Amino acid sequence: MDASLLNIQPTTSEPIYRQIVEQLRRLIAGGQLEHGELLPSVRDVAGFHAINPMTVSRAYGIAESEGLVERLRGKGMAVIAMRKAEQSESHRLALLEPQLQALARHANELELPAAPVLRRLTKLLGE
Amino acid sequence: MDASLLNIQPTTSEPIYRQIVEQLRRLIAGGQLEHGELLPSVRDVAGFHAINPMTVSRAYGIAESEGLVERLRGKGMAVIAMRKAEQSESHRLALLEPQLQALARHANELELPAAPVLRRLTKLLGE
DNA sequence: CCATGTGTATCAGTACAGCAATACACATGG
DNA sequence: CCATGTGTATTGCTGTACTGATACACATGG
Repeated sequence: MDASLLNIQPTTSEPIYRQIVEQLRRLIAGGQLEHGELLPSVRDVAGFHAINPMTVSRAYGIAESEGLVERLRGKGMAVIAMRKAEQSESHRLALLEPQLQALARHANELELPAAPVLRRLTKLLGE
Repeated sequence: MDASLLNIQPTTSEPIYRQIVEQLRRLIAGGQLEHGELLPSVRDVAGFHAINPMTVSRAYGIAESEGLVERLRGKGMAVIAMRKAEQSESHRLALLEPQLQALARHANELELPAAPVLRRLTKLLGE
């Protein structure tokens, strides 16, 4: 995996380390990071995105505590194989549930009908 | 408007005052708060949700600076009429754009096909 | 063995949300 | 006029979160 694959937005209020963890969770659940694959080193990621290595290390530590990756001393962080149940489509969809609910609530507050929202999302998903 | 209409989640990392501002923005854009309508007093909101009046005042101040409401001294905060362009469906949809883009990106990272995402959102929007 | 690569423990600085208490300015209504 | 209702400025304090600089432990490979 390359450090450039991580999408970091320093401007957001969302803390950097959490952005990394959540992105790793999705990339692993989606199978884009496979069993045994090494994550880019904390210094690589930090250098590429101009952030502090400790911030990346913090993210990696959380990912390890969640059982997403394991620490190979002297080599780096390796992706752990997921159980099949956690790769199912329904399980991956469940990871989006909070966002979907927030979106629905906001659309409701905006008095927006479902059609245009779905139309816009369809287009974005198709890219 | 009643203080109970505001949906506050103290657990989230999203600061309370910003939750209030964003909710007001949507409720006004959606027409659920009409021109001239008075917002609940800071003490009402603070009492109902067990938060500090100054936190609510801060949110109201930002809403005023954004031109959403105006201050009627001695009476409270009144909703300002929106320009028609800002009530259009496309304008309201634009307020959801960041969320929609984030959702599409996450679905992509999860390698989720469009269909189940749209199906789930359709159900949530229908409630 | 040692240079180089991992990750990380430690400590400190910065920022800010939130709370609390107080005092104030203004308008309304009895 | 004054009690009561608005919102707000001010000040201080506390807790917490995020980030960063430094130094360290460990494994690998020449």
